[in-house]
Amino acid sequence: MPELPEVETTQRGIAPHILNQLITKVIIRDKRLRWPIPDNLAHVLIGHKIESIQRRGKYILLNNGHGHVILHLGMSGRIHILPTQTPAKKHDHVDIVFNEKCLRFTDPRRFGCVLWTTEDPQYHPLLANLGPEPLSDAFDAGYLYARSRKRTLTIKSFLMNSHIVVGVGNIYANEALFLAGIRPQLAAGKISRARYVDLVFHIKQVLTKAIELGGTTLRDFTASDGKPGYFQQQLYVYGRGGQACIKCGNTLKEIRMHQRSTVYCARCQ
DNA sequence: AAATTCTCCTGAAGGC
DNA sequence: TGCCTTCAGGAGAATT
Repeated sequence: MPELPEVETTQRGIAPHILNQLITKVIIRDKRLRWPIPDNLAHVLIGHKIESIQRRGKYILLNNGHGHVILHLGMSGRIHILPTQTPAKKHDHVDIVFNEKCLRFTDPRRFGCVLWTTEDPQYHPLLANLGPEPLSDAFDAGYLYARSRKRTLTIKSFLMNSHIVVGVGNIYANEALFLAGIRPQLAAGKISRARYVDLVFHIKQVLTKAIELGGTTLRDFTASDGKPGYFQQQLYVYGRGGQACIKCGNTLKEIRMHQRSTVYCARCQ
């Protein structure tokens, strides 16, 4: 389940393989993703080079000089860089083929997307209303404090709302709230500015560490068998319900909040 | 406007 | 061995 650090690692991993490479072919095996893959994708890509690659939230943007491919990995999406002619397996939905290599998009659950836009991608409907990047200066305690006033929803839902801040998925919301000592079910609007200072610090720290770890454990994106870009991070609470709290030894509670697994320490948070 | 619920999908894991 | 159920969840759409 790719979160922002995995997407960042994926972007960094594939960039050297595809930048300035000429697109010679596009193969769409199954267009049924979150939204259908546009029929004209091959037509708009072939014959152009990938000039730049960026990340915005959990979206990866490929610019070929005429427009942008908007990629999202959804729940189970993966990108591999493979030699051309590599036989496709089940769930290998799209190939963007270059002279010697091929970018392959694989997604068993098909929650991801592969779209195309000729407008400035920041104005695309999917990106236009996204919140700030969590690692940018725009994301600070004052911002969260202001946006949260009078909001009664839980702090966890608030953090996971991509219109508030991008890239904080379920795993890192759990982790950051634990590190900041804040109960997930607290109303966002009732949290003090001082506690938001703490929370922002931990969100940035946990994401930064994960990205660093992703960099050091980066697998070979050209391998078809590995798990490129994905890595195990030390998780304090996520997936540890019923086990001992690392800070105090108390048994971690696991509950469902908005259909999402939520783990916390009732003593520390 | 805000908050909640529904929905897409398939592989993994657990129960019997 | 195999069939069944449940769970995992990003985020837009629908609904209250």
